[in-house]
Amino acid sequence: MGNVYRFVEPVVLLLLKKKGRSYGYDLSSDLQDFALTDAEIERAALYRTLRQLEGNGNVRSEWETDKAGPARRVYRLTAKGERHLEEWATVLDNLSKSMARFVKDTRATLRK
Amino acid sequence: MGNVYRFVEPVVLLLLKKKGRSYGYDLSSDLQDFALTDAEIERAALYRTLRQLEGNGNVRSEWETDKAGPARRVYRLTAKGERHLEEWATVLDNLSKSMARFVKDTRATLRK
DNA sequence: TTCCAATAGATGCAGAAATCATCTATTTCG
DNA sequence: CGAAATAGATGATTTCTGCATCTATTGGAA
Repeated sequence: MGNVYRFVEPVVLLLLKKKGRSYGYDLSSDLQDFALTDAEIERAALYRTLRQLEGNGNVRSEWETDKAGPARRVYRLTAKGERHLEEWATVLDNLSKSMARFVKDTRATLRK
Repeated sequence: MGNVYRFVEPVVLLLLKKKGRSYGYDLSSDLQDFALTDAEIERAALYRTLRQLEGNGNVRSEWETDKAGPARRVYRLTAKGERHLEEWATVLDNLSKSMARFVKDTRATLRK
């Protein structure tokens, strides 16, 4: 089960919406709490997802150098990214319902 | 979005449980009706999934040559396959619920 | 002051998986 | 006869994943 299956993208979008602005290393701590599966999300996958989201215009980033420690690439959602999150909500709502139906059907079938 | 994401495996397992016995070409017609997403499931993916399920001992197959038309590789569930379907039901039940929570959270967050 | 751990971002690469086209063969039907 | 439907399958290219590894900055322990 890969990263698509782990739904890294929508979780990152939601976290950014909640936090307003954040950066990879910070996101990686909260990621697991909001994840849709308990499979671990690697940091490598997170960084790649963030750059990919930026490539699609769903987030924007800038370097933050005024804080202590190594420089941080700070991201925030764009308007497009917010719409993208809404779309994800629709997709996942449908998927959730269709899975629930599948489970019900499966259990009924197995009981017979 | 690949075949894992399309959840081809559990759908095939359920169909075989419902039908008792079936073969690739026959399954491919019903597959779309039971699929968890409306992304098309290719026949190539179906055949590969079936052989893979057989490799894992979840289904067994034999050639059926007495019917009209080209020979058919007819599959049925093994006991292991039935347990595997139960496991899938558990996984998808959890996933469905965690998606529902995610959607609720997302919509509440977006509304603010 | 030296060195380790934590923070922060990222890439390289082998192997796995997905996509898309293509192939073979059998049978039915106009 | 030849086209279409049935049936199963593979080859090749691209993409994705998993794991290891790399660079750099800073705080704090020894």
